[in-house]
Amino acid sequence: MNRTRISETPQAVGQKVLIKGWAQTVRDHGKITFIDVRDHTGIIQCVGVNLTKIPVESAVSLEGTIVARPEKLVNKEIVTGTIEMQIETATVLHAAHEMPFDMGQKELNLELPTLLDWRALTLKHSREQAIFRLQAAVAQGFRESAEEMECMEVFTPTVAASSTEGGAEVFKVQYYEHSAFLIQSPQLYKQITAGAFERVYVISHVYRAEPSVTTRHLSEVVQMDCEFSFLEFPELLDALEHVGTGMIKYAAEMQPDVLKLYGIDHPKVPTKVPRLKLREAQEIIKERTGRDVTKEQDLNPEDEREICAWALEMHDSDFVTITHFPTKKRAFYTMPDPEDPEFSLSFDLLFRGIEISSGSQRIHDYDELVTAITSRNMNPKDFELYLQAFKFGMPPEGGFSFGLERVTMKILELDNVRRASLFPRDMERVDVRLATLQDKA
RNA sequence: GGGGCCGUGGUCUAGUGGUUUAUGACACUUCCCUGUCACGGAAGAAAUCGCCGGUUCGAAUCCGGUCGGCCCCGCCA
Repeated sequence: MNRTRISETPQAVGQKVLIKGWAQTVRDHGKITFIDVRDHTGIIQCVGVNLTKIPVESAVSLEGTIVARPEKLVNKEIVTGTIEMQIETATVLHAAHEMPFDMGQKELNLELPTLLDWRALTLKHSREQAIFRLQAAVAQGFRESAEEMECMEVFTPTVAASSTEGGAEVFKVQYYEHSAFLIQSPQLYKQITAGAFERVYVISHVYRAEPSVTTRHLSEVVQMDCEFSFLEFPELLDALEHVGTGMIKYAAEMQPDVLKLYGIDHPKVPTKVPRLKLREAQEIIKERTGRDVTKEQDLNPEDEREICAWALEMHDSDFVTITHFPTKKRAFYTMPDPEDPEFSLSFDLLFRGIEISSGSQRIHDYDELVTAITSRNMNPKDFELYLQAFKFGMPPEGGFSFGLERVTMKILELDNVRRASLFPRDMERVDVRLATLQDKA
């Protein structure tokens, strides 16, 4: 018999079907037993008489007849609540071991280390799964939006011969007889490919060895990048806002049930995302709070929350774009503003109080780029392949990137970015807590 | 890198102005239950209160150290 998806069972009333899935909860009433069976499409209640014991979360295969429930037994909480399966044959494909904690609750009430120590199990919980269904939709939304902007997907390496952008801390790896580094960003490769394919996007893993232990930092993240040739600064901001809002809007529209489960309102996407220069944003913060941040080189997390509150009040927008950060605070390839070189043609996109994207117009002149590299005490020799791109007709170009986990975290208002990563890596954990390992380096 | 806080059965917790049989819930085991849907009822097992040392007649509780964890700032996605 062909397997029927659980989402299809309401259309199969009166029919004998085969379903496969996991026994999410088992309610044993003596002779009669109710099993809520979950597959990747949904949940259905199955009823059996004199069943052998089925441990919770066991993989099961059930044959039986789909029947309509009497009016008073309908469960309005679940999609399949008007029907149920009367079990004729129950087969346990794999009996689950005893749960280390209660998996049957609506929410897993676990501390973060416990949640991650038991990741293979906790990922089976519907509320955890919802996070990653949304995340998949965010990535898909990014692809759709980038392709609307005529970008082509490219696949770039994560091992590089030199540390890509200098300054920040990188992971060093042994590479045959040499040292190599895990990339902090696909930046240099996407610029090279943008010089060839004109418009590109990349979804890449990136690695940061910074000793940051916060609720929004990971050592390995998925970064989603775009890079555009022949775009000037204002068009670049248009592209940023198109992709940034389009991606989040897409995810929200594709996964409304996830937003509902987490009690999250749909994102407010304005027709025009408000744009402020850093100094303008700082003036607004000063007016609103009295805190004088107008001399600061960047917005701190409190400032980001404040300027987002302003955007929501004044523009009914969950998004705000901040531009013109100080040149010396940005990466070497960032183009200084010709009208005021102290500041750069750089930008951040903020969403609900947090930075979800950074980018800039790039320096596309070879000599200027070499000067920028040397002025930061880096060696142009380490950028040989990259610089090659700027010798052969590199047009004005720029781009931006998003952190997938951080976007996911912020859409669902999760309290820690680790919850938005299937297998988070940080200073203390790679799958298991590093402190539990014997081979301390 | 700087600062703040927390470690109690498998899990999540109460108790931290010194005297308890160390609280409760869920999970687990046994029994009862043919309409539950986070099923219900009865009973049971399960914690030397992270570890080491100190103060005291007496420490889960106070002090010191140590290990583990969480949060904030810096930096960033």
